[in-house]
Amino acid sequence: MTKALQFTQSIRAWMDVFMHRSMRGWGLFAKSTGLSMPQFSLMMQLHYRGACGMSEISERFEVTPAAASQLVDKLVQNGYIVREEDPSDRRAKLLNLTDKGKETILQGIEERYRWVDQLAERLTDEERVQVSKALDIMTRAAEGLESKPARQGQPSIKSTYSIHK
Amino acid sequence: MTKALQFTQSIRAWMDVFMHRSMRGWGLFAKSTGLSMPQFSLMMQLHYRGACGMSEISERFEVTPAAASQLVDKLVQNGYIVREEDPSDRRAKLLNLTDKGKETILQGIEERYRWVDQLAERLTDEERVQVSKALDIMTRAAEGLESKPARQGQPSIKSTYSIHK
DNA sequence: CTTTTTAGTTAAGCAGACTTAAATATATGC
DNA sequence: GCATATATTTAAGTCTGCTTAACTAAAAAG
Repeated sequence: MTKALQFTQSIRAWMDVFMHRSMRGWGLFAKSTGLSMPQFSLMMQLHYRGACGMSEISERFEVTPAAASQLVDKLVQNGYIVREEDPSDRRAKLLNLTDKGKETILQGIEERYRWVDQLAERLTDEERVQVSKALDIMTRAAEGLESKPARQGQPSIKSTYSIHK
Repeated sequence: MTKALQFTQSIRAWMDVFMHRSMRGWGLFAKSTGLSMPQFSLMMQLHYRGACGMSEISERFEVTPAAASQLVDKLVQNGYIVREEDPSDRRAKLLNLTDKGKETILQGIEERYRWVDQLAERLTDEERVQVSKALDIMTRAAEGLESKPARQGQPSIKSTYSIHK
């Protein structure tokens, strides 16, 4: 029981530090590009999950199709994404990152990683190995958590980085 | 060098999973309470750093005093915080969480922790010990990173959870 | 005391992210 | 083929968060 408590405290301490930092980093980056959070999130989606249609965006972000369309519109106007016609369904559009868009989000991702890279530099080789193993354990456990409930027919969760109220 | 790479990959994988989850959790919670992100962040500040005046809020969040005042206003109207007069300076106000406010953010924090608690349940005792140690290493290293640059007279960073563009 | 800072508020106005409602174009079902 | 359903856009209007500018009140400086 003490071990469980110890674990809880360790992870909470880490979460506090980590969230604090990465939120700040992210915010600063978004600010520097002039992108809003929803805009950035939308681009992240396209990056991680590939091209998709409007309706998929509106479902994932849990907003109306109208909202999705408008959000996309701004990104298109600013040259971050393109709205192409879906060859298999001429009603639908296929959203894709432009080169500018790709570059921007890659930069954003780098930004988010930069801090932990600095952090890595402050560890000894031995510590790095230890931490690395531990994180792999956590990542595996997390992936298990994600997939488990889905199998039991519970409603699966759709949105990804949807933080916008 | 391979060890460094291994570490980098482990932490990046973890970050992706972790950010994904905790952002979602946070967003859902904020939605359920009806609080916006800046409002929630402001309350987090009061929780973690205690009562403070308007000017401090406006500095930490990097917004004008007017914006801070208006933000606070809504929270006061909704009964989350109180604006008391500072006895030592009658121009200044002291912002404090109400019981309702305290309860709400404690719930929010719990929400954020819930997922990792579930995660902990999926680990063996041995794994928990291992992870716990690793996270402590990281937390210490992170704290070192925070304080180091300050000593060298570089501009210190003020804002905490300021994500709002 | 009077002047000047400092702390905070109020008002007017803008932009972003939503919403609903109505419109358009294409697929699909019978 | 025609009615209906689907994918998306446009328009109008709301709410939030922010900004600047003007204002009040109290503290500090002289």
